[in-house]
Amino acid sequence: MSHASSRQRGSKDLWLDAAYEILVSDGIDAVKIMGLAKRLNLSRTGFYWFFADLKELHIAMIERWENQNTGTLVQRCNRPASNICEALFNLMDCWLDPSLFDARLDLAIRNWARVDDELQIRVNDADRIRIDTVAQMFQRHGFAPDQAQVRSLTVIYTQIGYISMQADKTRSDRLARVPRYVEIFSGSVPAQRDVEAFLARHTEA
Amino acid sequence: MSHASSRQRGSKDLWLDAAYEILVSDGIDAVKIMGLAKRLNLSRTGFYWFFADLKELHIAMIERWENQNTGTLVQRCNRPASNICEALFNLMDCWLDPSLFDARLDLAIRNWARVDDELQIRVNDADRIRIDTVAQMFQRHGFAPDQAQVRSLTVIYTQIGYISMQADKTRSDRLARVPRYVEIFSGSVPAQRDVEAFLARHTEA
DNA sequence: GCGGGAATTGACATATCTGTCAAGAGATCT
DNA sequence: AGATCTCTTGACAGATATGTCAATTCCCGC
Repeated sequence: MSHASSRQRGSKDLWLDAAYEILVSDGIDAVKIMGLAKRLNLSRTGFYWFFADLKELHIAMIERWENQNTGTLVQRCNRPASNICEALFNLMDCWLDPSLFDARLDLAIRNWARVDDELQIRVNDADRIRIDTVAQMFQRHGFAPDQAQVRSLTVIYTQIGYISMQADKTRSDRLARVPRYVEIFSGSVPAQRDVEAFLARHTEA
Repeated sequence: MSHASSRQRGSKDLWLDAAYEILVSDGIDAVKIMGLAKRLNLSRTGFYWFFADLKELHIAMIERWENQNTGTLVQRCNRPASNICEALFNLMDCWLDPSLFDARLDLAIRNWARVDDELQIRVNDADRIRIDTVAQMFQRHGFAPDQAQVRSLTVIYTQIGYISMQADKTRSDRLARVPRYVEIFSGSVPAQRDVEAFLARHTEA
């Protein structure tokens, strides 16, 4: 167990955290032991005390992502909701709360997967799960299977597209737009009550 | 002018084409002079006859992208159409015809831009143009400005999301789904006539 | 205070990639 | 045939990266 005694300066998590920061901001090709060491003010070779090699660091990073983003998304979709718009608002929480869904990490992992076949398989699995989960949500609210499928794709693709374009409006702009998205995704105007509930839970300072 | 005499084996375009292939399949970090030379069966240093350095190759690649994808998309949006669904079908042609819009290149450029600030600015400019163009298209067909804006975002984000997820259904699956997307984007069921026109122009062998 | 395990380090070996340069090969014109 | 322009090449230098290893430091229990 790492009881982080004052003596030790490095640790597995320290290297891992630094690796994540670089992955998210500069992509996997920028995750280099040399750079991490410089950033942590540690000697480069100390890395090998905690990891066998770069590959082992990569594996640790992938596992951390897997045990995070998709899980939360599925959870959100399975929350009880009395209509499709309310259900969509529940899902949209992920767009606004980084603790629910780390969008930048998701994007970085996707970009990485494009050049790593093994990882691509895992990403595809995650995508299948996400798409099916959202489609089932539409079906529970009365959409026919093929309708539910395309609407699910629209929701998921829009999210990925949004992340990857990062038009970076202010948080309030983004928030204000969510009800419009819900209207497009569901094909019906959300009830005032549901809109208010959504806005309320994202306005608490 | 390069009149490609039989003697010369290399050429600017030869290196550039190879660079594109690598960019699209493995990302910008894989575009290395050494690798290109090996692939072309040329000596690595011959590269420097055509380009001053790697940076110059990068600039040439970016210019080629700029003079291509966004232009076509804008053109498609400005085609005459008698209703929003028909207009959307015109735009959707880009999704199915690689000669109109090179989706994989677009994605590769976007990933590259994440680690190249100068390029990111140019990508942002292109995105702004695309979003505005699509929004104006919605407005021409009677949508209020804010409605048009969110619907445009949905269309653009969905496209980017689709590209970047590459769920890689068969072409016919993709084709069959387009009318559903149009229904979601427009909020109304497309006329049978418009659906048929769209399917017809993508079915000629 | 001292022995031993945990963590850190610098020196070394090796690989990959960029860029420079002078020499060389080939077609073409005179 | 010889000059010349175009393209190609191998040798060299230098930067950056990974990974190994033996030596060292530092704390903790004894």
